[in-house]
Amino acid sequence: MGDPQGSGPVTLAEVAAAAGVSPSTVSRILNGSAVVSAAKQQAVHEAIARLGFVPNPVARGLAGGRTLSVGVITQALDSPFYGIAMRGIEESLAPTGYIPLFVSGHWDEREEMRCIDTLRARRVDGLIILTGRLGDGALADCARTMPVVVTGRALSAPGLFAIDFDNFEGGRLATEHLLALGHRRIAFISGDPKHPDALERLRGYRAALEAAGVAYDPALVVPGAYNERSGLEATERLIRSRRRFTAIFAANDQMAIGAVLALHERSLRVPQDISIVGFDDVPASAFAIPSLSTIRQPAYDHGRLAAAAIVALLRGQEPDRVAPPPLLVVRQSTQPPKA
Amino acid sequence: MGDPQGSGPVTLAEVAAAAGVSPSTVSRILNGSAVVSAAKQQAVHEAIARLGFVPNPVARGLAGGRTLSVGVITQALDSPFYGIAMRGIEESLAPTGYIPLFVSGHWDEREEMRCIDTLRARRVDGLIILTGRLGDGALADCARTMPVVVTGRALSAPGLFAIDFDNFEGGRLATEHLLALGHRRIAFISGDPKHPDALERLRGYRAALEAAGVAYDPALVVPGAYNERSGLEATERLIRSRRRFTAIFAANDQMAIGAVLALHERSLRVPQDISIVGFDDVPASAFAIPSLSTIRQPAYDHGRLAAAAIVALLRGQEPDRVAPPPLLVVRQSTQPPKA
DNA sequence: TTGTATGCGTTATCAG
DNA sequence: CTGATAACGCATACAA
Repeated sequence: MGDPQGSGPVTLAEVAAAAGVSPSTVSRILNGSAVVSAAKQQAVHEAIARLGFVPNPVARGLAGGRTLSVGVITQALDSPFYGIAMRGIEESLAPTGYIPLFVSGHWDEREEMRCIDTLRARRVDGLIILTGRLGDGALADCARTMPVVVTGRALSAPGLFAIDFDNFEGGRLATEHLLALGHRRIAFISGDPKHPDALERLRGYRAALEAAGVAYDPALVVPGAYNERSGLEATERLIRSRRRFTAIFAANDQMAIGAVLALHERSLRVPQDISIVGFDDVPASAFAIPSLSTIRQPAYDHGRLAAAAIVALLRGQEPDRVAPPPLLVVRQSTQPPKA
Repeated sequence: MGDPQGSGPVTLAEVAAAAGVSPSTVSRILNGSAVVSAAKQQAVHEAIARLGFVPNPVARGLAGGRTLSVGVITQALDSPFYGIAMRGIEESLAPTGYIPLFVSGHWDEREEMRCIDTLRARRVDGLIILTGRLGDGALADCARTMPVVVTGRALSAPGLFAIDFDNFEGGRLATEHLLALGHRRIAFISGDPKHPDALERLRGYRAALEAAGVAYDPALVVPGAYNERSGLEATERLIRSRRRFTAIFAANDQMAIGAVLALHERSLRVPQDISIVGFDDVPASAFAIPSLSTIRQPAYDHGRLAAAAIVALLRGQEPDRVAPPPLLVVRQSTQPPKA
């Protein structure tokens, strides 16, 4: 732990001196950038261990042009969903020697741009963007500078790798579940309508309705902002509109939780009076009362995959092209409508 | 946005050349490290703007020994509580030019030590440790290398600044609230008993009981792990023990939520049959059913204060010594016990 | 007030 | 296979 002496960090040059070799040789051993005689390897490794040498990433960054860091743009540092993805990224990156730099874009295109500038200035070697707001063009542009991995959209460009999640299918599954239970008047609390995610889920919702021969009623679709309060308010608007509905599909779990509360305050019970399906399957959803039926989006896996992909790109390899499918999780917040 | 040309990053030397001054002059202007004539200032600023120059933090770090980054050790990247603190840190750090490096210690002393080593290797200028597991000695040790700010404990050492939260008082307030409602048999779901936080809250619990003349019953105290599942399991243990209790004080909101679910599964209603108080006041607690009475711990402010403190230390100033007090938030999960 | 020279710790390019 | 030597981009004594 730390250096035994308080004499400050040991340098590569000191290791070289102690091992009786040149700095270049130490560097070569560290990076495996050339073959070195076994004897010197031995000597150098001993010196490293003895002196407790740790390479200075800052100097490495300057000299080698690589900082061994990857920027991660998340949308919120305090989101239950992105938080899990961040955990996946950190854990998956750790053994590779890369370190993540987390910054948050707050679902805002301009802020996201600023984040990229900040990270680029910090000379990150690559970029992971979790469900970004940036246009495909800007992303492709960015990918010309450094490898980029984006989640939540399908996209292909040089140096760019997309880990898509089938939001359309997720939206379809959720709605289909409610339809199968017998619901016909199904409200949809959407995310920010400017976001591809939200639009895809809406598309899935409409596709399922259409497939079931249920007419689409725009009055049953209300926007939200992906947090509890907006779900609550959206539901209140829905109720005040006097439009009849027997089920709600919320574009994420947090809004679904808000919806449950709004109904509760009007003495409407879930699922006896109104059924609710969420989206994401954040941990809290399993502990809600009633536990929330939802579409599982494996955030942790997304994180792991994104990290693996950026490392692959950084190493000049081709990332695995895998996409975890959306999965319907049926819990207690859904049941057939009252007769 | 980015550089106009694809010609790669502009260097300070290029700015100097363009402005017709020496590199040192540009550096001086950038850092305000000396007085420069107005004319040259003008010229340099123009050149900077025209060329879109952005200083390279990596080179700066090497040359100046400062990386303008501060390491932040959080316990989990996906915690609703720490997430908010992280947000406070990021937002408060942004205008100062410092960037946070978030890593997670997973409530483990050895991992925390590794985090510190990683961050030290990255040459962060300072360190913020959110509710760390490390002993006071190790912290003081660490603070001899660089400025350190810790939250959640009282501690004083050179280069070390502690932002304490009165967990004792919080625990006392929560218990007192239940006592005031008439509860006498109050269970306590503790956090990891090895952690100071948990111990302090327990102490507060016991102090309140004592003050009210209620005997302390160790059988009513069960450990948890600060997540929903552990709260659920702890409550099940409590129920299986056949020990009578009319209220539960959980050492954090997530465990409280788990407790509510455990009771629900046994058809015990909150608050009619059992009252529950949590701790932290995470956003979800206001949207739970029933909404959770809890002790508010202003995580966002903690983050802001920690960031402000580390910046102050970094500037050689004395941080403000302020501690947001614990606050009882009464919602719907508590009421007098049944007769 | 300003410029020159040097160094930060490593990698990369050369010779040998 | 190995060792000098030159960058990397900036900050900072030092000199002027």
